[in-house]
Amino acid sequence: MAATREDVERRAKVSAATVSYVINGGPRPVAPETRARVLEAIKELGYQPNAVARNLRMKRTFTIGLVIPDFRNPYFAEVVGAIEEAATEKGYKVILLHSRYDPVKEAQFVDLLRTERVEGVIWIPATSNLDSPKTLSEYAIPTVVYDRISTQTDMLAMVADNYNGGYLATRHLLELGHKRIGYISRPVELSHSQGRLQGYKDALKESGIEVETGLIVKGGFELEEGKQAFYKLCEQAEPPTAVFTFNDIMAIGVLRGAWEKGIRVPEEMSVVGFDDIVQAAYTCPALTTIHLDKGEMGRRGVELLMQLIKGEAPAAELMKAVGVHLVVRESSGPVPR
Amino acid sequence: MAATREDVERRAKVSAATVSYVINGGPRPVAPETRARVLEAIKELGYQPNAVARNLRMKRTFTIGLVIPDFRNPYFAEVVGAIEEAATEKGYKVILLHSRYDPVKEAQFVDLLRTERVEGVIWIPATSNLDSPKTLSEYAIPTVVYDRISTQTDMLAMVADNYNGGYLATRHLLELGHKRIGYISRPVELSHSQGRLQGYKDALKESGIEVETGLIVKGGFELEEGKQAFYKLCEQAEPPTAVFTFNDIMAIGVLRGAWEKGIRVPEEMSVVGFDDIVQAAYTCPALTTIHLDKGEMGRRGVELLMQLIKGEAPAAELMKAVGVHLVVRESSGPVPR
DNA sequence: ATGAAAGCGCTAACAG
DNA sequence: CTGTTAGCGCTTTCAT
Repeated sequence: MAATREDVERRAKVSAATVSYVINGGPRPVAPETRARVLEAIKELGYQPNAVARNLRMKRTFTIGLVIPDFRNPYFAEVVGAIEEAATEKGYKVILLHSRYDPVKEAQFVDLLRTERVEGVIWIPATSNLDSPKTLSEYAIPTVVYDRISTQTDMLAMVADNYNGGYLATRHLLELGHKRIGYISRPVELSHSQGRLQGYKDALKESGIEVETGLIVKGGFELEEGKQAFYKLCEQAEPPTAVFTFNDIMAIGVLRGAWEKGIRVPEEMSVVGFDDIVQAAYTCPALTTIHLDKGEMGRRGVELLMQLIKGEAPAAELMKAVGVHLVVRESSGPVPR
Repeated sequence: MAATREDVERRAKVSAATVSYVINGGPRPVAPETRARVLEAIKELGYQPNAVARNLRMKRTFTIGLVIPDFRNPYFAEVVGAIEEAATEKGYKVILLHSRYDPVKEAQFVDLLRTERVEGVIWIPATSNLDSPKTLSEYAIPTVVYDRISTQTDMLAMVADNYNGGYLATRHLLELGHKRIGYISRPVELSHSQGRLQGYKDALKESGIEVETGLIVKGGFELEEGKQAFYKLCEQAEPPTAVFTFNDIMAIGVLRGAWEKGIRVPEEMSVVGFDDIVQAAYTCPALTTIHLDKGEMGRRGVELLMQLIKGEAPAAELMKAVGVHLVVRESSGPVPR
């Protein structure tokens, strides 16, 4: 077994308290000479304090939980990275749990997180059902719901400025001179996609353009569904000259659909989409994309959680919707097959 | 504070041992009627055992560490997902650490993982420098190095069958009738890219085609570098008719370069690449791609680690190179810009 | 400036 | 079948 504090104690011929004071730099002072002896012993023994014992004694774990539907989605992967980084900076570890969009697993996480005595949790729900994070917070574990909240809830939540993203995307298309702009929506609306839709609608209204329900169609999560949604838009008496999609897979679907119809993008049609899932911006220069600033989201989420853990009232500006960028790509020619 | 075992004890009017036996289903039997009383008390109190105390007592943590260069890379994100899933199934939690390719951070992780008393670690090194994982394993923490090992090392390592991937890719191109096949390599070779290169060479030799050093050029990690590498290949007296790249970013770079030169892919030229970084297969149907089976890799890695933790000799077949697939995409027309 | 000792919440050996 | 008790390795109060 690894060396314990007692080994250090004996080797340096000091008491338990002294070792502790040296390691933790307090709360009481230690004579320089004694400190040197202790440090020496620690080094010789290759001693590392046992965090489990320390956690038990201090009744703290310095750990937060992070619940996420699926790492494989680059959107979430980026979020994980940002949160992990921010948490580490503040001296917290992260226990990672992924639900794979399974509410049953989510329910199990509640017990797990309680048992582990995590100090707080950032939870990206699998669906709009917030029962599990809610249960957790009822057990007095500070919990922040991230981004995909259902519209009505009394839970504390971080939200990206999806509304502004939708607005920016639509403004961009309007400025290019488009009057008929189609929107491909999420199959089942969550708050974030509703925000995007609302931004779209408001930008249109602001320009004095009426929102036509015929120009808003439901998409899905597969390329093919994006293509079909685009075809549906084309069935309009007067088809759109531009399309805005709630994510990048749909946008690529539109690109494919346009190609098959012989419509050239971006010369004859403009496409803008949120670049959430497959980093389409990287491979499809024809696309203009909207990016959420996951780094900022993550940092703010952790900041917010820390405040809750400390029992402080959450600062209002932390909860404000944040971080959205429109990236207009230079058209660099079609990617050949 | 949360209820403790003592609260349960009092409420159910039983001893500490009995509560423990009920919770853990042993090691001694409990009378059904007593058990019911305990369960009742647990429920009423909303009691969840404290894992910290349990871990201290049992001198176990049921936790493994996972060190990874960067989640944002979908390759790693998939690996994380697979490992997390496999570990959870076996009752382990995962502490996630990402180095962001920083060896200094990696060195810090050694202390952290020791302090946390993780039972084992799966480590994907940032560079070919294995000092940190090695140090860790010298401290008697079972450590498995994942995929990107330097060629000579005495550390236990999981490896994907990169060699076979390189071989498959090249065979595929040979079977399409190509004789002059270029290879764009990693800027600095690691074992996995060396394996890919060797597979390429052997496939050529097997077909009686000489390996030309002029057809092997160094790439980078950016599209532009892929394009430049392709241009370099084209400077050959007799340019290649097909290109194999060590990752998908390079492959896309080649597609761009070909497009700018007016070469149509795949009609006039074939491109095959490992689909590691940006899921190019999703957006570039012109590409034929090689996929590592990260799910299998992850599962085997965890399996191997569990054996080490139990002190068993690692089963040979767990360490065998695994999981590589060639995916030949149906050409579905160029993706419009 | 340092030592002694209590106790965090749990498991499991020991003793009925 | 159940109760009592000794720690696991640490932090920190109370002494000195």
